[in-house]
Amino acid sequence: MEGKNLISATDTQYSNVLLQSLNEQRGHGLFCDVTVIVEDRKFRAHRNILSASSTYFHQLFSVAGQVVELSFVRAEIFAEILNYIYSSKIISIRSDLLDELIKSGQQLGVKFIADLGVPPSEGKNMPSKVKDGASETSTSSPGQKDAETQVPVIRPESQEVTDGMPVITQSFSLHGIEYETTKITVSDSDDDDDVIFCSEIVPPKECIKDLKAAAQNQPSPSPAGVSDQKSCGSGGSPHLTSTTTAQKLTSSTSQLSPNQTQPSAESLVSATPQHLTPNIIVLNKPLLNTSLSASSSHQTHVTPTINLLEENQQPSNNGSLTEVETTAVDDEEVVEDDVDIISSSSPGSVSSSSLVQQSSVPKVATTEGSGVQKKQVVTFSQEPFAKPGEFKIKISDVLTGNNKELSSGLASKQVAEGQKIITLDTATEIGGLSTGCKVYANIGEDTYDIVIPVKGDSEEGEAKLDETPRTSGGDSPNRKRMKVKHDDHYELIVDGRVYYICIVCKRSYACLTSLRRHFNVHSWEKKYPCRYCDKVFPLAEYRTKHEIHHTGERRYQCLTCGKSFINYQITASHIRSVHSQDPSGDTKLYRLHPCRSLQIRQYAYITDHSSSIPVINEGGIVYRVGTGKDGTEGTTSNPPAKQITWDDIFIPQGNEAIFKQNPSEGSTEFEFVIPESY
DNA sequence: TCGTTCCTGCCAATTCGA
DNA sequence: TCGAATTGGCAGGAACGA
Repeated sequence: MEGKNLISATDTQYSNVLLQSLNEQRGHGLFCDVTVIVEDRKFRAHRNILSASSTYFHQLFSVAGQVVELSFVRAEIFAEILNYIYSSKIISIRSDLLDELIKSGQQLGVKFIADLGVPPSEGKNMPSKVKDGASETSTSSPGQKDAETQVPVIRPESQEVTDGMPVITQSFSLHGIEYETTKITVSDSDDDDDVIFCSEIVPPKECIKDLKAAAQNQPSPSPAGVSDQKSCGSGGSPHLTSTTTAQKLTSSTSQLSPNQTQPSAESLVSATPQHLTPNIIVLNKPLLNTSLSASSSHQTHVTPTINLLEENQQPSNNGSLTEVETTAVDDEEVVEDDVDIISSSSPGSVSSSSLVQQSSVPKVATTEGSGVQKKQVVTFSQEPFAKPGEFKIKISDVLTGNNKELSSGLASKQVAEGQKIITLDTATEIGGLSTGCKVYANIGEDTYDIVIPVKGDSEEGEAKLDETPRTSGGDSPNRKRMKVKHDDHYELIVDGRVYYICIVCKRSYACLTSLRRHFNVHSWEKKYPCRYCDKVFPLAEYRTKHEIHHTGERRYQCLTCGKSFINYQITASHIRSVHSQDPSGDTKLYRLHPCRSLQIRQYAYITDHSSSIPVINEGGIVYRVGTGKDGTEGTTSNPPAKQITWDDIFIPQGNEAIFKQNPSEGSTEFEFVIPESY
């Protein structure tokens, strides 16, 4: 029976080769499906890799879109973490950055990095040792299966290692030797237009304390009360403190890594008691919609919510599903719809921030009749055990059942277009909608119909994103303006009037153009740098108004006294205070002269700061002055090196424009430059 | 209080694509 | 060529900081 022997073979190098290959792909931007914005740097990566390595990303990507922004970590640190994720190595990081690295690793739920700060005494089963500085890998005993639970310790290279102090297991190794690290600043030159800023996931600061308390198993009353919610919701910005999320994510590290056993209770990252395991709840809390109040402590709500979720989770789920996933997975039909919606809206781009916020509200699905799904919402409101149905989302497939929505003509239209309609029974859920959703308010009693676009839907003139991957070679100076799909809003229709809601800060706009303009504040997809100093603005108008202060041009002239002012505000103030008149009245009390110094229209062009800058004096003579870095910014007092005329300035736009790679910050973003237009 | 910046509806000019 | 989309300016109020 020799031929029937079972033969097993293991490619021990496979994992390394695979990781290396992935890292190379990252370096070339191949198959990268997510952009992580940290400070002003963009990191392209693979969602699967990040989610597998980071509990934070694991949770985040279940709801987030193609672009996420991290505000709690510095780009330099994140680059190191990303390098580790793609190489399993931390290469010669500066000692002064170690603490920050560890902290960021904890926040991001990168276990290895997070565990770097755990004293060896707190780890269990740590028989390994490391040799000074340049670490080495010591193989744990063959029978030791929980090597992953061991805690690495980094010590100064100069420090002698004593027995039992540093711990290196087979699950990781520390290399003090110089390593040819590939600090990949992922090029976004080829996909800059592919980037869709779907969300800005910034956990609320007020949740930090709660999370830390939870992580430390300190059942102190949560300070996150109404005031906290105010801070969350005020300003309309659902910023969520990353620390919060990270802490919570960190606490669920083990659950997110099936191949990893639960670290020891003493482990810093795993310090969160198991009973809290708030990988769902605690994560969702910072993602909570700002419209929801979270006055009560987290723990108060953790337990019931977890129970509810567990009851409804599929056995196959690893328990790390976000509430959004849970919501979506509850019902096959609904799941399918949601998936379709998401994928169709923009491939790989879940209407993130809205969903993220939606995720803040854990939901429990219960099947209700055929074709209709009712989901109970468990919130963090003052009443953790809300009345059944108090926060209820009734999801119905209008094609198969519940035709209530058909009563709306608009809804009917959407139905005819193959769209799905979801009826919310509470306004608080509106904030958790996917982008592109249309919300019809005042339909029925206190209900809101949401029409979610499905495949092929192109509403409101939203241009479809060019899904074809573009290579960097596609960027040419003559490239056309790319039409992008904007997952930046959903629509609220009240009494027939459409309001466009920013998915990030929930601001409402009557004009979609206003929202588009506003959204750049979040995305910074376009930058408007001042041509006289280093300031950069998200809106062209901001820059223009700012530059007026450099040029000193006074365009507003009081018709009463003839005095000139640089802006409307000063002019109006002058008219009110000096002439005791209302500048906003029907009578025109001031005159606005044409702008002489900034008549060239530009579209989000980044200027070449290295070039000299013309400044126009009162007589219209233009001087070139320094960029301001040398202290000569924006004043005509600077001796003119060369006088040019208006004809020299007003170069016809078009062919002179070039794309220039921005060398700063390692960014490979190609920016539009008109070198000599100013 | 004042100056500056931010915000947003509205509008016109420009650009793009069918 | 024309309609749609994009872009930026303007008005006027609000917020913020010195």
